[in-house]
Amino acid sequence: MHWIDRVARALLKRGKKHVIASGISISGHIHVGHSNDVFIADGIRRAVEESGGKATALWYADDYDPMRRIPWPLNQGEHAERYRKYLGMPYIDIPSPDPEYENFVEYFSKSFVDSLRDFGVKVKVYSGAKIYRSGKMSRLVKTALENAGEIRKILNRYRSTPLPDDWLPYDAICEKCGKIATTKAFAWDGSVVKYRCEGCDYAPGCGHEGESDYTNGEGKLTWRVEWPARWKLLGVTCEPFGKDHAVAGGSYDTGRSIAKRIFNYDAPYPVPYEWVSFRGDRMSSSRGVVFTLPQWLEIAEPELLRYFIFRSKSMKAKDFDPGLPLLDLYDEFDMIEQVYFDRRDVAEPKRKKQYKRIYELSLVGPPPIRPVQRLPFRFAAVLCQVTQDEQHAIEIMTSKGILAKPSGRDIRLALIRLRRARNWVSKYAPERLRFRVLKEVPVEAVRRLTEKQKEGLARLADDLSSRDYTPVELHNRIYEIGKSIELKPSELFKAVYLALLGRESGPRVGNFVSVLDREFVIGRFRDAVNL
RNA sequence: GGGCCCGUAGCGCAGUCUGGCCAGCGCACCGGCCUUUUAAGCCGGGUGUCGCGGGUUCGAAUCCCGCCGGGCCCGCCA
Repeated sequence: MHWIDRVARALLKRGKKHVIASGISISGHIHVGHSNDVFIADGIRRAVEESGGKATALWYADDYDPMRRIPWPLNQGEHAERYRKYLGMPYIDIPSPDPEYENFVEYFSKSFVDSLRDFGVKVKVYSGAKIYRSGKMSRLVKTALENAGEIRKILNRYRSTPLPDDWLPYDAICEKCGKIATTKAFAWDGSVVKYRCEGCDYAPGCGHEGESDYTNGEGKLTWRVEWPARWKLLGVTCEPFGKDHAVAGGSYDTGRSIAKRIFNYDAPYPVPYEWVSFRGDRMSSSRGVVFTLPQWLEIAEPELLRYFIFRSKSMKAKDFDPGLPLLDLYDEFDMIEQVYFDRRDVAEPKRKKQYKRIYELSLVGPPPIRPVQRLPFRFAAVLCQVTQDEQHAIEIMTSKGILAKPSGRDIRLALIRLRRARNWVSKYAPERLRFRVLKEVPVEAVRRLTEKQKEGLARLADDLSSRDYTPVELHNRIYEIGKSIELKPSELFKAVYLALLGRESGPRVGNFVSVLDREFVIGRFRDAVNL
């Protein structure tokens, strides 16, 4: 059974209706590592619904948290200086570097939130700032303040230095300097919390002493208390979260105790997950080691990211590399798709079931009724470099048997892939996979051809003008010609590449040459010979 | 100091919850396809002390204990 279904089953044992929460701090660009969170939440939502339960998934922007570090790219150049003064302020109150966006939060989160739909993720979006400012959190804040002593005890169980006696689980926003990280609450009365703006290790305080009305969202609960309060507020029954929270004595542990003892609420079913690294490096929005959802869509189908997340267990570390390893991801996805449609067999029935389930979870929409035919991405990466013309590409795909009697949908999917392949080649493909069919004879390169190589090209040109060749036949011709004129096939391969690309290697000759215009190739070979 | 994950074929991994057709997948590799395959060839092939040592069991990659190696997270910010 897939782990998502196991979670769903555990949830359904507890009840029929579920709220699965996800969310993150808006500490910079939201990357595919963060998206793990929402994707898992949404996957569970789907699984619960499929098993007859009711479920909603939500995504909560922690946009009322303070900015602790200036994120990339604002930590570069002139921005860095300009943004320093916002350190310690709630993200929501920080301006956008780009006037196109309303503020910092929108600047960093809009494209992410907007992309979710493309990935088939259906979540209700919440903003922490809005919730606090609407007053919805007031009752819970009050409960927390009333029970500050009890909460302190719970937290102290895991602390080496106990919290001070006058500690309150509240972070006020300084009415004078606007910072939230710098204040220390020391008393409360009615609807206000008294604070002093003392500063913190990354932001200076202004020394102001004031009162913060928590019923208007002039401050927020401190994280370890806010989390359980939020569970209660939104009725959260399940939540995936990064392994940092999952640590013993971490915020989930304390959150569970606080939820139970203070808010009289059972903590949500936890689903801890591992991080996603990027080319072996930890993704980090502050350092700019990011790969975002829109970037993903430039080079790969949304299903592929879902597949990437759901193919292995949540606590399994994943590494994403948009270079060569992306090709394997494509191939694997195409493989399980064929398994899904029983067009490919898998030895173990158990595994086959697993593949089918992973495939379903990877889909953005309902499963297609008819089997899907895919243009292999590796081939798309060659094809897109041979022709820019989509009609021509379709002709090649159909006439060369790459797609057998494709449906309209197959063609549409192939064209989308072709466009993505084009982006991939230009942005992420290693140099050796890139080529350009030269419009003119590459004189320099062709001068290096030996007489034998020229003879080979001449023969090849004659053959091509005499009849049609399939890619395989063409490939075989290289060997046959080589043999008949005592030229090593590899030399003839090189000659072909030199004449067309001006270099010594390229895509498989049979496929490559057969997708090119025949007259063009013949002419090119003859020109090369006669040079 | 605490917590988690990983260790299965050359590489990347699934399988571990619920012990028994679980020794498997992809790529790579090897052999053959006319002593021909550079980047969609075709067919065939598993190349393995399931990290190590104990234990439980009729039976262990799977459960328990210990150890070794690699990685990550938390240490009071979230």
